[in-house]
Amino acid sequence: MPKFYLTTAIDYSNGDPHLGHALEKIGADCIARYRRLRGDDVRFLMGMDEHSQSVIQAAARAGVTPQAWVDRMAVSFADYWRRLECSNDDWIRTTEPRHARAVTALLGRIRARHPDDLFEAEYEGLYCTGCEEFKTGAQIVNGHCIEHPTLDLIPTKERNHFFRLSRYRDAVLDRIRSGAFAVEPEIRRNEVVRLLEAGLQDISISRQRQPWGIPFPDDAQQTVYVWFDALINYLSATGFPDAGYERLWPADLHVIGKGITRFHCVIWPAMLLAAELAPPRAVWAHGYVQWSGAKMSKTAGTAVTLGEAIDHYGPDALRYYLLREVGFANDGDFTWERFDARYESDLANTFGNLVKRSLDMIHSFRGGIVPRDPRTRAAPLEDAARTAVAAYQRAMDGYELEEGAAQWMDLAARANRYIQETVPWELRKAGKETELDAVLAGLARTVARLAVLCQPFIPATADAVWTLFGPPTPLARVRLADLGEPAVEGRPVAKPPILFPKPRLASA
RNA sequence: GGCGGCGUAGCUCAGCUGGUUAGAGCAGCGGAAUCAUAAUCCGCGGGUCGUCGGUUCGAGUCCGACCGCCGCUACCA
Repeated sequence: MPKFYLTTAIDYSNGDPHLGHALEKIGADCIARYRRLRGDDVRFLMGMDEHSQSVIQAAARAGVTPQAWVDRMAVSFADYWRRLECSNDDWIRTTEPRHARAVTALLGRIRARHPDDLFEAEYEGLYCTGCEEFKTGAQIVNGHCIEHPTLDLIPTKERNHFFRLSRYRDAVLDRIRSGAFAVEPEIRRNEVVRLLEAGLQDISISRQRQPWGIPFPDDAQQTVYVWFDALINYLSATGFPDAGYERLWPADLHVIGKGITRFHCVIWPAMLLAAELAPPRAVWAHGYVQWSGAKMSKTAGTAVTLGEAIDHYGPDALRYYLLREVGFANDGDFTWERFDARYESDLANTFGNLVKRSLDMIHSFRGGIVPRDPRTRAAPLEDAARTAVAAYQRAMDGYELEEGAAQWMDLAARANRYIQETVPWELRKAGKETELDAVLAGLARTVARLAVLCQPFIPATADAVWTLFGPPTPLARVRLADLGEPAVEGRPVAKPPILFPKPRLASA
């Protein structure tokens, strides 16, 4: 059973999560669930980035200590992710001892293997406390960082520890070009390649007068720069430096936002190479959720809160909408109109209705027992299912979640067409019982398969549908390989509920 | 400033190395059906393929310029 270690970016602890955060976690969770369905031994990590200047400020505003503040934020974030059905196996916070230990160990290892990769030098520049970065050029507009126009840039000059990033340009570039390190989608890879081709400067990796951070080894005056610290979380969670971390490392996939590719695709692999550790195998940089075409960021304020979006139709519907409509590669729009449209046409009318009408017919025509299918006739639905599952797998293997969701939905639509073509109620009237058995059994198999295919996207609904069949195997233990012959024939099936009710009709 | 991407039916988008009447989904209109959440199924899309030129027997599909968005990047007063 191949292992699959995937991670999401860890979030800053300075405000409530919004739809953009949610897209990333849901997408990563979808991938994690899909890999489990494939039979991989999945390890899925999420967590919080808690060492930053903004934490001190936010804590001060709230009148609490930084630790109390990050504790509160961690609970808030984790609660949202639970509501959104994230199936992470671990939850790391950069204030945990296991993380500090790993950061210290990694720096020690770099110093041991490549002593001159770490050196001291003077740095001078304008520092943005929002980004935790020094800013230059077009990143500064009207004297403020373009990402954080409400914050003042701090002129800073200090002696810091540096990492000889420039030395690793060729090594990182080679790995990206050869595919050993996959940066996706392609547009992000091209950007990173061009960045590398342009050359790299060495980077400062420590800060003075920044007590809220991990002490820099052998230098009590300094703490580890928050970005350098944060990236290491992926390694900390493997148990590094204790023996056994190699069971998880290297990460198979880092899921991140497109805004932090430089850190994950350039600096992070270079850090690992300097320590003679394997770089990650892949990074997927998703796009942003926009609000009617405009940027929606935590600093700029959001047009819709995550809580509102979840409460509108429930977690499953939001997951589906974000992954299908907004998408996991490019930027996409969140609008209530599109959300409503997807909910009704896809979830309610196509999938929900298919489940209901199929199983209701099994109740009306066969007393709630899925008939045995003699398989004496051609079965167009079986062919459609085989094709759809193959296309679904191709898409999901490439992290094309929109396409995977589309394949699932297309199969449901095909099954609806099948019902119109075969007209089961006419078969009933005409007394063509054998044919009716074949149709109803085929529909039951298809519904069962659809429940499995949508599990990465809408896990709660998938489980509810799967459970209707009173199956011997819980959905969590079902594998894609079992889809050829779902064990539903001859089994009693429960009365199907209305899966995605329309509030519009209930209130009318 | 450099590099790159996008601009195709009301909406979201497919259209690979140029070649029959430019496609899908949603919405809308008409019809069928009644197992089902008035759900489903069938039929209906004449859109200057951002603009203007060019290459070609032939261009959303290649080249150039321009317009409008957007991304990455640059020690630009």
